[in-house]
Amino acid sequence: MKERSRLPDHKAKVTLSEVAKLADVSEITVSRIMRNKGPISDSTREKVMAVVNRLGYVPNRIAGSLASATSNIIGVAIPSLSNIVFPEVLRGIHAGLKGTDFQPVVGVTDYNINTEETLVRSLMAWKPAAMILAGFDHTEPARQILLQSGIRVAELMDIDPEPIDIAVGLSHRSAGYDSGRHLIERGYRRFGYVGHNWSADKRAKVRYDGLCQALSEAGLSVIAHSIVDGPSSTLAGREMTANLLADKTAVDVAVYSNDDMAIGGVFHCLGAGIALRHRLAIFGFNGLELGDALPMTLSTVRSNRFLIGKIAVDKILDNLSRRPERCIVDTGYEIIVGETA
Amino acid sequence: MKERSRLPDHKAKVTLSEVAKLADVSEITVSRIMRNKGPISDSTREKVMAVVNRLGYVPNRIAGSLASATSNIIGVAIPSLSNIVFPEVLRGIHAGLKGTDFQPVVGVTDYNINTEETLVRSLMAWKPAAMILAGFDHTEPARQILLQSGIRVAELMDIDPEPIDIAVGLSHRSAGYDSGRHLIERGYRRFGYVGHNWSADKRAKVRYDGLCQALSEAGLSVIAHSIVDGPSSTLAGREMTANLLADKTAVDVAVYSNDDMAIGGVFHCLGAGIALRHRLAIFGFNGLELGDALPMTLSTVRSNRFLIGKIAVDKILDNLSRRPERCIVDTGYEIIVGETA
DNA sequence: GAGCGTTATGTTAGCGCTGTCATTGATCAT
DNA sequence: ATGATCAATGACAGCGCTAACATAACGCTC
Repeated sequence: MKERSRLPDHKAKVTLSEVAKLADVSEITVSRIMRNKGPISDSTREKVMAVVNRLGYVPNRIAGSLASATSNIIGVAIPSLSNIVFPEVLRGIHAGLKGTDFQPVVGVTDYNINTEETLVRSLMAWKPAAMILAGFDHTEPARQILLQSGIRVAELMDIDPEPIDIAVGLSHRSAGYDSGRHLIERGYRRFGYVGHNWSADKRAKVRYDGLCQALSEAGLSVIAHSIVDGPSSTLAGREMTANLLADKTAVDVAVYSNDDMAIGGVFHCLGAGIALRHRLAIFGFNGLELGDALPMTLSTVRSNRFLIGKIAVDKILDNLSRRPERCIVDTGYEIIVGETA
Repeated sequence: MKERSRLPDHKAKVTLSEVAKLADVSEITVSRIMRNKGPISDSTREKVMAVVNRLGYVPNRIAGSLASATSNIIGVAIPSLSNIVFPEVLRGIHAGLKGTDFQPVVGVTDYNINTEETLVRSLMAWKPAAMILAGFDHTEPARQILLQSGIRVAELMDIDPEPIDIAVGLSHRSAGYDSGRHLIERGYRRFGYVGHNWSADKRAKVRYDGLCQALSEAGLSVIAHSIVDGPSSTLAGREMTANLLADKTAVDVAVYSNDDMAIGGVFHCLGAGIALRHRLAIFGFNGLELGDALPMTLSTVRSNRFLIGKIAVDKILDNLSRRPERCIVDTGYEIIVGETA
């Protein structure tokens, strides 16, 4: 007769102590074997592993984390999964974590800093080993929680604002500026801008500001705008391009808020028989793989999203405990000279 | 003088008992307040919450989960983040989980069932409330672990094989078959196939088999193949299309392993001045948003990835404990009549 | 063969929380 | 009054594991 457990034992879960009993060793020995820690004789290891395999024992990391006060979780908060950019950052994070036994726990903020705050609280409740956030825009409570957590916090995509701890990304201001310089050098003078809603995507705004600065320094300005009230998408890019060209102001180049929009522009021109570059040049941002597969390769700026995720993880693993000094990594960008501008 | 903790107290972490002490109530009362459980007077709640906010107390879910033997984690294993299809499934999962306090923990298998087994073990170690896997191809140990876990297990994307517990997806065989029927009805007779490596993507193979069956029933067959040795991509689709057309066997329609490849085909034709549909019809699979934004909308099959993730979560939340009978949900598919076929 | 470093194992005491089972006053019908 | 019910709170014993500190058992050296 077994004594009653206080919990309904679904499947008579296998615990460390059960393994220990059957293998006739102490619990800590089993624990050490499971974690490859400390000296264990081959005979003991084999004896224990036999029992482990027979029972199908899976260590309970919840108990382990509680006991050791360390978890192998890395909290990740990204604004969206719809925008291909963030899955690519996630890929970098996964790649960086590969081979370690850290496990990313991903939440989505929907570009809302209050949602982000809730998410941060709920991720912090798992006592993660580190946190990764896309963006620098947080509620004050969220910032406080992160600041006081003592764990490493990486903020991605950007390096212009002041980070909590680690920043990995590129200067969007500078990317916008250089795009402008580049296009001016290539002879374009009449600039149009095709964009999406800046309120959710502050970085697009910063790139725009950089662009304007470059133009202004050359005595130019953006003479026509077509901005969709909503998130970026290829379809929106198509429509906004049609919009821009319908305007009486003739432009010779359109700078887009990102590649999704720019690719929509390419599609519009392709569909409407507008000569790309000669009649309208198109310039994007991100350097999506798709831009390279287009009938005319897209002129754009590569933003190294994968690398951003990867380096963030590298920096975190580099030193799991928070350093006093902040750390900023510039992953740079690269102007891709394609066939559309 | 404080007694030494056995752990280096980074930031003098705030615990339940500390809050309880300062609020002058018992620990369990604080616990109940944090979880909105049991009757609590307003005065006590206010008193405690004041302390909670002052100290910035964040409950430790690791301890909570251990004590209650329940976690709010949902383990998710997907093959890849590069293929846009899986982020979309993830979106559905996140959408379904929104408003609950379940937290998805996502791992990537790289289309490798051994990696998946490792991942399953490491996810199971967190005693998740449920598991979601993309695909039905598992190692025997992984299957055993999942089977015996007693938790709900959802296998996504497909409904042809026998699931462990829940299956959500569509019949790829039938989708392939119907694509074939549809194209035959539209008058195409000389079928080509442009695909990618089947060993990682079994479902593409099953669709192909379905297609062949439809053709065979009509006395037809696929008369030319162009298959890239690697994963699907738009660029590969372009190249393989060029390849197919270089072949002396003239085809009037090309069926693609998926939309990524098909869009590459569209780009090739657009670039090479090949009349879409008249000279070569193109038919994809997935119904990516991008297909709708192309200069000529892509003819394809919508596979409802978002819905698959969403419904999987709904089914799981419907009843968190494993039912004796298996459950199969057909999310269906829909032939999209575009301009390319 | 006493002394010493190693290697292999065990004992003890929690980690921070929650389930279970009291306990205490109020409220209420009889 | 008088038990019966209920709302509000608390005491206590773990959940399954691991850090820290023993302890034992084995060579070694000189």
